Amino acid sequence: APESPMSSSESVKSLTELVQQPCPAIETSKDGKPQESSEPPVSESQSTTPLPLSGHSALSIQELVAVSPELDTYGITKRVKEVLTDNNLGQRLFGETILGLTQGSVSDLLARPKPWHKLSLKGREPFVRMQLWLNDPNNVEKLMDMKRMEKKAYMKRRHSSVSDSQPCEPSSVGIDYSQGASPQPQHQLKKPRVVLAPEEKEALKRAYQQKPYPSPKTIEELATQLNLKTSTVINWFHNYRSRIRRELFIEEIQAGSQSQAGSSDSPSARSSRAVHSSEGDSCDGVDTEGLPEGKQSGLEADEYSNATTKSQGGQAESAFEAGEEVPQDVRSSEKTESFHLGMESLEDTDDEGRLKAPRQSSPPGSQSSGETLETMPNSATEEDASTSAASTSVLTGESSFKSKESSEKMLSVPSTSSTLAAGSQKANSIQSLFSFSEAASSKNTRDNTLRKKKAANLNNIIHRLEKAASREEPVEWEF
DNA sequence: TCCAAGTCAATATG
DNA sequence: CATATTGACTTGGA
Repeated sequence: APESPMSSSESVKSLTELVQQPCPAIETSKDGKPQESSEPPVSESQSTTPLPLSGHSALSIQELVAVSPELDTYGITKRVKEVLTDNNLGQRLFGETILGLTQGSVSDLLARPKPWHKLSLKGREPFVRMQLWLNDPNNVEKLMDMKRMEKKAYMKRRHSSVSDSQPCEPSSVGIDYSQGASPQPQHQLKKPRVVLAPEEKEALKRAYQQKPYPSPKTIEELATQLNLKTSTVINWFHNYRSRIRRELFIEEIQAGSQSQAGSSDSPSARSSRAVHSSEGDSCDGVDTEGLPEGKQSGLEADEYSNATTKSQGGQAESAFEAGEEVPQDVRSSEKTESFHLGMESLEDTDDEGRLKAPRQSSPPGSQSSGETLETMPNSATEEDASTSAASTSVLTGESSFKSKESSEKMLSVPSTSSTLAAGSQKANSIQSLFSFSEAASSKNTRDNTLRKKKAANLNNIIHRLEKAASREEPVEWEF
């Protein structure tokens, strides 16, 4: 029943020429090598079905997705954002009308599009819809109409309620699917919506650093120590892992594309602000601000980081603290092109002992603080619960209460990021060779945080590899 | 069962 | 108001 009722109607018409990206690009190309993006495959595939489908919509979006060529998700979202802002159209309207998604989902999608090759069939759907919408000459007009209609309805509604009675709920319009459903009256069982306190998040992040894939036992411990439901802890790990992965994708994309070329971009400079650190991180105030176009992709201080783990059978040790070390160990063996590229940033590195000293210089604050330790005493890596856990819990010190005051500014790595030098590299060529891109950001980025993220990602990879160790099937890893 | 990917929807922010 | 964040749920795969 979760259907998105309406969606089908509109998309129907514009099925016409499928997606093809007009957006050539930004590119700049230094070495003029035009090759690239065009999709090679086109060649044969005889049937490939009639993309150009004729009027009728027989093709469902899913079918279109199936035959769609690779799309530049970043470029698409960029253009969609421009069009929407230029015409004062909101994401809610756009999402509900064109994509069949809620505002929050649209926001997320537009701000952090995953690269095409990393999307599942389902995940590509919204992008195909967006491309279709962009290709539709009347796209803006249609949305504007919708907007007007909505407003009208709103006004009407308001009117009646004010001067009349009839507080009738807007209820979902029309759509039939009624489904009995519960009127949902008075059960105030609304479920409050858990909101994790900053300290709790910090604790979970620390736990993640040590073990991205905690065992059920560890999860239980965490839940107990933090006084959270087990399911909350589980969900948190799922969400965190998944969101970290996403951050990495974003950086790949951004680093890869984007170059300056002022060109006509709309004024909106905003979109690129990438992710800022999450809450508490503290220090860092430093910023690499740099040139306007510099494109700072830095999200500073993010705490996403690695963990050296080895889960499974053994044990690993790790426990590094604030500092964070990148597990270099993995290097080794073989690498395919992409793999190599991926690692590159980690290893090249040079700066091994990069400072971890707070990059002060910043203004006020001066949180010098003493330092936080964050070693987690227990964490025996493996099982055994060690009842001792009680002692220093994950929450630094305190017992497991949700008190608020604490607040220590957690370590957090100083950003120290250096702006990426300009350099518009052209990693694309490689990218196009393989379906996946990976290279991108590595380039001259020595950015510390980036490294951390990469490390985190590697750990995920490692985890998967180990897990899959049993079967072999060489190729196919896609990092 | 676990996990990842997509989303939703409540809440935060601006 | 609009947009951003995020815990939880849903799907689909092993």
